[in-house]
Amino acid sequence: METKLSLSSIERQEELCRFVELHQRATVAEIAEHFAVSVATVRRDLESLEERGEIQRFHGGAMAVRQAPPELPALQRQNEQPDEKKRIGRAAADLIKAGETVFISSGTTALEVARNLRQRQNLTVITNSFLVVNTLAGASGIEVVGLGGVLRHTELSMIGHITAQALAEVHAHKIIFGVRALDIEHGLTNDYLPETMTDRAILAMGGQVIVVADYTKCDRVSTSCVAPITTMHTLVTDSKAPADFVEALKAKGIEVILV
Amino acid sequence: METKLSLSSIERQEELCRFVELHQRATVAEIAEHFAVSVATVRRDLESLEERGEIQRFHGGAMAVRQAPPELPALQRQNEQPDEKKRIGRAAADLIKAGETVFISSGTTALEVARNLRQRQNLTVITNSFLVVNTLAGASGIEVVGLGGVLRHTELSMIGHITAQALAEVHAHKIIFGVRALDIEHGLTNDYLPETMTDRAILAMGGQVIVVADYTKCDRVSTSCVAPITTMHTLVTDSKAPADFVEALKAKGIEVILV
DNA sequence: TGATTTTTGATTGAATATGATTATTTAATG
DNA sequence: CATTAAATAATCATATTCAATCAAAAATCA
Repeated sequence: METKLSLSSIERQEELCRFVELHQRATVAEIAEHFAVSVATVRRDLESLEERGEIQRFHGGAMAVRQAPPELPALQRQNEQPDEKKRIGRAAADLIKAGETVFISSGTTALEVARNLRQRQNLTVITNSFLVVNTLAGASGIEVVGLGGVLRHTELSMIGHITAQALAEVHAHKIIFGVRALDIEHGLTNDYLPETMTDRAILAMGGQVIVVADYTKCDRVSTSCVAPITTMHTLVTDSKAPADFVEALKAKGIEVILV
Repeated sequence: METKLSLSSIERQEELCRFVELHQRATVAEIAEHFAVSVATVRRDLESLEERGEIQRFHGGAMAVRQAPPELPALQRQNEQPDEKKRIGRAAADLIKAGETVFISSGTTALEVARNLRQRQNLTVITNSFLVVNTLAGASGIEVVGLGGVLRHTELSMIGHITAQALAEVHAHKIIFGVRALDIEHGLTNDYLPETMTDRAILAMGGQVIVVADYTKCDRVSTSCVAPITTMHTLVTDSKAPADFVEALKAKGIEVILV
């Protein structure tokens, strides 16, 4: 989380705005050090940001003009393997046809699928992830059904018995499911125990189970067992996934899409 | 995934657009190397892509355009009577004590109440408004229970039978309820018929009903009747509310808080 | 094939971004 | 209120990057 190399001025100004909002206030020197630029550049950036009303300058630095959106772990993870996630998201979205109902679970890779559905028409999306709702809010061609439940603050997902109950009311043709780890023997695993029952209820909904997971999740095991590996009908992953792992899945009749 | 041989200019521009979207940002040099063309060609491509609004250029390269989410009507209304709404929001939030469970409905005034609860501890907030969830996401002292349902895109609220069903599972000490209009004779009215059943289910949940509404909503009638005026136990409004209207409410035993 | 248009790559003056330098302004302290 | 230290704005120098121009190559068409 240190100095990022060679951002364009536009990018730097956006980051700078977020930096100030996150810290509420920051001195010119702090900003200059963080972005590894001169104080002159920082002042120029602050000037234009103030003109646009994005920040409030004071002698020696700047302060936020609005409250910082909290830096959620789920959004931080968005920056891990971003290319793989984007490719996986696009490929998984291509599996979804007009007129279908699709469930999208929480997790950053599943969120990437939702991003790729925004422009689509005649779709129903069911989700327990508020980030997915956020992404699809305003997507007029998509009917969005949110599941209720207790908000898990770190992931912005809904879990608990209210969620499970709401799941009984709906059905999806396809289930886009993000997991923390995938293993032939231990199946699909996640890292948060209270979510397990909700995850199982999702998978019990019926429909084609499409798991989205980048290569870092393949051949790994996490803490909480959600379902056996054969619950999954299709896996969308990237080409860095271990070849023998992919072969083992195919041997079990699971479709694997490499992107 | 390296240099592709002899793409036509149209093909290359499409690929280039995808390349930038995938990486979010790319320098001219990177693009030139990837497509094995000169930087001059890359710049020409970037120029036409920017004209079509497909990408965002900056000095040295280009980045993906992040489409700003369309300004939702609910967020536009945020700017109407902002001072009154803020005062009402603060006053209504003061009615809520630690340890309580409070329901917050959709609507911009109710959202303002949620804003004032962010720093509080030991509270449970139930809501069918996605904006409220957004506001309270990351508020670690608050347990947030979201109701599921079909997303109403314009208001970002959850409505429908899933919502009503989830409501049966919960109870709140206090209900912060935003309405479109208030009238002695016609009671609480809203402007969107499909939401009526959900609104009634919310009010049927029990607990103290606290209506938040600025002066522009008092002594007015909207299209869809939600409940009689006496359903409301407390009204938080501002001092511009018609005096005779306030008196009439008090005569009916309704507590009125003017801010 | 030959003529014409399109596309590409190189060259060069213009524009932009950044950092250093130096007055000027601001805020803090006695 | 005066002094002083620090921060700012203005100016300049420099290094990239960009856009305009032009010639060569490629594609298109008669």
